[in-house]
Amino acid sequence: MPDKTKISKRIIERLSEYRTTLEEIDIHGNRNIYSHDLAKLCGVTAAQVRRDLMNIGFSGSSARGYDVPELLQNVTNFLGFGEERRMVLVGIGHLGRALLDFFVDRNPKLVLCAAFDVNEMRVNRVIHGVRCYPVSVMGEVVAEMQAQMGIITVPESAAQDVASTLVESGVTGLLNFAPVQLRVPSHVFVENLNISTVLEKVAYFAGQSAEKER
Amino acid sequence: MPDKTKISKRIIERLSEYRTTLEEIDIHGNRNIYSHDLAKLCGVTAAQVRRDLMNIGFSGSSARGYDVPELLQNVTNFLGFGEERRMVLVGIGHLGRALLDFFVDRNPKLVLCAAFDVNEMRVNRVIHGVRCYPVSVMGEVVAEMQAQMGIITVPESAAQDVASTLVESGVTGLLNFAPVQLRVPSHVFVENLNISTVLEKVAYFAGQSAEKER
DNA sequence: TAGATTGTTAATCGATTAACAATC
DNA sequence: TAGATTGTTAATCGATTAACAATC
Repeated sequence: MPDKTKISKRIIERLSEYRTTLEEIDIHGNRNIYSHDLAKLCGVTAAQVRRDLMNIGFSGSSARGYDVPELLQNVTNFLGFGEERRMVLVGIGHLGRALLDFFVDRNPKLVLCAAFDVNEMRVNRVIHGVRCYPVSVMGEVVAEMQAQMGIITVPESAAQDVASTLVESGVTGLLNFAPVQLRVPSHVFVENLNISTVLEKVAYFAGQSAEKER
Repeated sequence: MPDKTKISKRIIERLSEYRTTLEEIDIHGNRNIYSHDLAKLCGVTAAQVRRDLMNIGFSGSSARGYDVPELLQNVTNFLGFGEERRMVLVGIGHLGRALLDFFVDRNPKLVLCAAFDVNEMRVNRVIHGVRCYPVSVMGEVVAEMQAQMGIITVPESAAQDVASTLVESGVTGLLNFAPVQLRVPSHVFVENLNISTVLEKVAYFAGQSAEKER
């Protein structure tokens, strides 16, 4: 395990971008890539690419840059997509449904294996290939499927209960779309994605730009 | 304009969280709040709250902390929600529709005033109160409505064209869900939200936690 | 060789945290 | 007063960038 340099969230984000980009490059048949080319495609600097790859222990050559298939393999393994990862989605509203749709044909090692909702109308069927269950059976289904991650798209009021049940059933990573600060044990990783916050940020900086224009 | 301290993306994100939280607190009728209470509700430290509020030039009292309605007013103004901000959405797929739904009853000063799609089946109607147009008229509609922000939920291949048209029509802020690095003039603010990247990040750290558990 | 790129260290930058006098 | 909180500065921490010898 490469524990010398701390692997931050930011580095993982970039590695994920590299991976997606490298997949495309690989499909196009390009065998090699230079740090500055990969950097440009991912919106980062060449120095960052070199340092990140150094951090995961991958080396290139000063003559041909980095070997694309080899690097892709390395990054994929580093991110843990050598083996399948299972996740579940809770809350089959509009956003939940959009995410179910989104997963069709994405990273084949990230498997959305079940979805849950309180509303009886939305469950006991298959949406975009994913079986939907009532939340009442969530705990047992998650444990049985050994899902490691949960995506929470339920209303604010239900989010904490959902999170607690998921964690009890063995989930160690949560992607939370509800605007609440979830209380979870320290070993559980939580990423909050509050669309309102993101939009307000864009609104602020859009306003700043518009002001400067004048 | 408070230009002494640079206002970073991170500060704006926190201010947005404070604002949402303060709205709720205000509705509940609480008149005052201490930095550590607001901090806990927003998942940050008390020192950060104090420093952020100092940055926007707001003062509290050491006896009663911060005045809730006054602070709410100040943060709202600082973020530019004193006046209405108009935005448009391009790409009425599942994700686009989820966002259209999302906007019902959110921040009333962030107005989603139009949506666009190439698919004729999806346009010339009203979804969740938002009128949907064909992309062919996007430029003129955006300019006419003086929209400042654009949300891009079209496929990767179409994103750059959409972005260029929006920018030409006066948009200065973009929220981009497509996994491409958009090329825009430097005065335009772009926030990329790649759901795959976010999920792969959660997957990585979920895996790390699971490993530690053993 | 000449020129470009990598690997890696040192310097810079910015953000967070600690600390504490001033205030109520 | 005694105790808690604010406003603000200094210290710490971490991430990015600059720089350059080693390599091809």
